[in-house]
Amino acid sequence: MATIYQVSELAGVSLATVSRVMNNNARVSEATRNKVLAAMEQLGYRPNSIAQSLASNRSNSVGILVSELHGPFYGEMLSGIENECRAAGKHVIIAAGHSEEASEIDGIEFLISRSCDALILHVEAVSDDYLIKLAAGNIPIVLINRYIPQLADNCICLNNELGGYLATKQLLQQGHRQLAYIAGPMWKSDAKDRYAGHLRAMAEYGVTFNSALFAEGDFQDSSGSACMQQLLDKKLPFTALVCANDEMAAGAMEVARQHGLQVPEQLSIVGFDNLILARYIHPKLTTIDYPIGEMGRMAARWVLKHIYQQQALTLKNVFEPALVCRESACAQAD
Amino acid sequence: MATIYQVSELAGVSLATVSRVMNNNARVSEATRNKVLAAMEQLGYRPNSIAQSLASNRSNSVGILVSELHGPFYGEMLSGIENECRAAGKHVIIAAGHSEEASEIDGIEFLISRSCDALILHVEAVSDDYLIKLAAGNIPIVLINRYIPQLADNCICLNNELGGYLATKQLLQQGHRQLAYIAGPMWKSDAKDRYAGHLRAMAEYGVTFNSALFAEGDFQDSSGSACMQQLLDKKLPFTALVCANDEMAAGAMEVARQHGLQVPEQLSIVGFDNLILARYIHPKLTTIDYPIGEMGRMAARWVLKHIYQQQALTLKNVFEPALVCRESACAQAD
DNA sequence: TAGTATGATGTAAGCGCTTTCATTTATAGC
DNA sequence: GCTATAAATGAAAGCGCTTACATCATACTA
Repeated sequence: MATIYQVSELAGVSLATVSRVMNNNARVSEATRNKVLAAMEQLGYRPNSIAQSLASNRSNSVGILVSELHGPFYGEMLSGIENECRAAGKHVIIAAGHSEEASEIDGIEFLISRSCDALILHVEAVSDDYLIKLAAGNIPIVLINRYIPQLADNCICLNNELGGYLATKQLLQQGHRQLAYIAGPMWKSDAKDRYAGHLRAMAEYGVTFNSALFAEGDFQDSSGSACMQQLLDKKLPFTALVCANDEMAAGAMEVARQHGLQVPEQLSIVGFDNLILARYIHPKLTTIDYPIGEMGRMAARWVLKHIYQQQALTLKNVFEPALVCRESACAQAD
Repeated sequence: MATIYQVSELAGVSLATVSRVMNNNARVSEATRNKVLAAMEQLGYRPNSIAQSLASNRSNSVGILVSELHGPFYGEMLSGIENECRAAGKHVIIAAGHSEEASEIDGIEFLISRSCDALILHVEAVSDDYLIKLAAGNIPIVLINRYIPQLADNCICLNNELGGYLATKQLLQQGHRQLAYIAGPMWKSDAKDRYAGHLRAMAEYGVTFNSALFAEGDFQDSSGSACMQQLLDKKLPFTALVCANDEMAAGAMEVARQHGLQVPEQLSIVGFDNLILARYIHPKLTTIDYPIGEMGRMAARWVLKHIYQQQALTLKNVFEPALVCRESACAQAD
């Protein structure tokens, strides 16, 4: 592999000049620049990014921590981030945190030890305090799907409350008055916010919330099934069900089917997230779109702007969810 | 951030000694080692991986190229790779190739420019020649889901032919004799191999293949729908359908349903890949399991063994698919 | 025409490590 | 006790870049 030294020799200039044309920041005359470029071309020169990093104290890499690498949600997010970073010539180092505190901290330290210039984090288990302390260190962080007031500017969030509201409102508008709700784990802020939105819509339509029609799952499809079963066992009537995410909705739908309930004729269901699976299950799931790919892209832009001086970019911290009407919810018959 | 120099000073030893304890390869006396360790602890020393890389000419990072970051398939694969690498303290740099030649080459060059110690590639568009040339260079590569005879040792593959065979055999055993086939794009070797397996099973059972019941899709669900429509339009009877992947199976099933066909009673369907969606669609899809996570893990092990001297690991190049019986295929009635 | 900006280029000192080679110190053999 | 050998440690030269600073040549200014 050719080094900058050989390029400088072939071009008949100094190392510094070669470096300058590489970073085309300093003023180099057109003639010199062309000589250097030609020499690079001829030698098939490729800058050594490691050496660049060491000398410039900048690794041009951004660390990403997600809960899992598999699963539709994170894939979409990673995809958004990678796209944006790659286009800017930055690379992306990825670690998984498995929604578990020790593992998340471990992942973050791993990324730090790889000298990332910034971290994009989708963490769930780690405490606010930890993150505040982390942010106070010398490596900038941006948080996806987590809101911490002290770090507001570093948070890219979805308005989950609005999502919960929209999902519920849709059913209410369709005439449903007996709604059941399957929540996510209530220690997670998104689960809590979605639920809050649900309550707001209910209140707005003047329908009283029946706590017997509430069940708390864990965002997995199996818990959707389990919760649905619980709900059904109570023998209380309800014509619509809002689930705090699509996977639980899928699980719930399965159980509904087993009980001979027609969806949506006898039971309308709405999910949340708009995962790919929402289009595959039958009937196709009406849900709330979570623009996670967009949000990943935005997190990357945040980094490009704040760390890599791409001033031109405009940022946005909170995203709005939108209702996606498909087939799993319909107007209440009577 | 503390540097090795400060550690050496505090411990009262030379740089070289500190470096030795870090890499615990050279012989350092117990007493000295402890002094150094204590100094590191006290200073909160963290090695600078960039400097290590530059000096040792090893980046401790492995580059991964997948077609897409989103989608269930690649997520599983990345997950397997990341797990294995992270446990070994190596990091993972990811790029997407979008199944497009220029983009794949671009991605590979990007990874090379980041001085990865090895590349794990899931490429589709790039030519065998290109890969052979690449492998001849000084950065080792391992190929997932692609077999090139000259590079046999670097290929981690699924026995796609066997998968196609198993899928078809299952239907044949269930008594079906009129089978339709929706293939993947036939320029892709996996699509071709799966189809070959299909033919072998057919031949083995002495049923003649009817080319009118063959359609070629592109592995997307929409093409599954389109192919199914084509097949149906021919008005030829068939009681079973094998699809070269799950997504096309899902698309086909949708169309079958629209035509009032009961699955599996009137039409048995089997897919291939065993994506998560196979469990979400209804009826749950009988399919062929593609152990892509395991294969990713194996690719990582290949790298650990060959590049990072972890001799103890045992490797495996070709994986066997397995039939997963669910609900979308059943015995032929008459 | 000397005096001074200004732009273009070169010099050289690091960045924080690894690693070769030399040196020192301990251990053993006689 | 003295040499031969091995083990532990140190000195110093890079790895391939970036960048502050120095230098040199022009182009202006007055």
